[in-house]
Amino acid sequence: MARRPLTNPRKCASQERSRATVDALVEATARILVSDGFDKASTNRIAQAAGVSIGSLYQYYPSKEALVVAVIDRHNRQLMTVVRSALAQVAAQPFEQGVRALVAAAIDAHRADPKLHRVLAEQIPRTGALEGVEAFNRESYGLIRAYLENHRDEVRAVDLDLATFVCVTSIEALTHTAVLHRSEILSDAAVETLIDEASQLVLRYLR
Amino acid sequence: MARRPLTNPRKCASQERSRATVDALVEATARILVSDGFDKASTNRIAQAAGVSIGSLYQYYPSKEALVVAVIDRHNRQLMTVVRSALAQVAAQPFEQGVRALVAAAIDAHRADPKLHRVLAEQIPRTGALEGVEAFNRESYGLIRAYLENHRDEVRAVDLDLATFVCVTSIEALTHTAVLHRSEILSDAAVETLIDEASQLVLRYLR
DNA sequence: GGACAATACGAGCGATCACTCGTATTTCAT
DNA sequence: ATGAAATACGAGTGATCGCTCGTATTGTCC
Repeated sequence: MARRPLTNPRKCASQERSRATVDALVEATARILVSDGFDKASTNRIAQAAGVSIGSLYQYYPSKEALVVAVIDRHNRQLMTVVRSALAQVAAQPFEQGVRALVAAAIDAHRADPKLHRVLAEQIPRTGALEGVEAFNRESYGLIRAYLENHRDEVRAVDLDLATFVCVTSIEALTHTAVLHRSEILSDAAVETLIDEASQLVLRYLR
Repeated sequence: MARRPLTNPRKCASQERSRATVDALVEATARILVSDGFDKASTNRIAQAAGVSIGSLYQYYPSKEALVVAVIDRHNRQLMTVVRSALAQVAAQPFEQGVRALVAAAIDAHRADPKLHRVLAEQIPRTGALEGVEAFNRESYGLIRAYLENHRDEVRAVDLDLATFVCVTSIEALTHTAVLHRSEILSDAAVETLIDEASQLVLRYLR
């Protein structure tokens, strides 16, 4: 009676060869998701794209969903690295300059792999098993909230939770939408303007 | 060599009986989309939920996609009605009051059927056939831009296209995210605060 | 070089999918 | 009342899906 479609990898690869197989699978999953979308990303096709047999795929991942979770985890880890390093670089800067740098970092993070970002954001079914995403959201949300708290004196009196929600959601949506539906905005010239406007949005709101 | 999955209805229902069938199909499609999601919404299941045979379904809609498009069209028509009437009511009001009313209308529109809104926004594959959605976006975007243009004198010097993009995207994201992931914000008491903050975000940005 | 574990393989199973088509029933103009 | 058009029906088709399992190959240790 065990629930079938677990989302954890099935076994850890101990030899070099199998680690390469696992990497190829995750890599191929990301590639297929980008080129064909979630629905068309069958396990058979993923295995084929990875140059791996369908049997080997199921040795390491118990379900299609588990593979997608692996891709999401990898992607989120990369994003968190960007967020963390941006916050570290910005900690000592004045508020206005810092916010601008954070906005720029958010846009850059989206530009890294926009197509993958799009699929993960738009096409992955929202099953209960995607707790990793929630954890990611909570973590970055917490980091931004802490940043605002450090600059409490430069911010007007507002509920910090609500303000964090407003800022994070707005900036995320602006960068997201710009990258996905307004690629003309992201020419190296125009992107500066977008950063200006998004920074203004947040700064004017906060003080 | 004709392309198969057209998205237009197949024939128009001329008798009362068949009009009821078509209505039942669209209605059932929406219901199944909400309860089971896009992937699990098979045509067989939709037909069953509508109390209609699978054969009759294909008499009126040539594909699953066509049914989904019908649901989207209906939903968008309802939303446009809300947007239009809100803009009409607001035309004569002062800018600050008007913006607040528009923000409130946006939140209300999302609250009407949040689950359907979520499925349409998150789970429907972005095929080229969904031009109706693009048209809807362009239309509401144009209406808001015109509203801002009418209040040109109360807005600081900015590129109006860019400003419209920033405002529409931010408010849409705030209402969308609040409805889908932060339902606690939408208690009748807290929703006033959200409207306040969202209005402030836009107003402070614009002037 | 032999033995045993780790890894890789892929044909094939049962389920489900979108969709067709031949047939039965209802509506309506006459 | 009648016949043709409109409507409704649902078993069945071929394709694809996620996934299993028995077998072949490779790596490791003695």
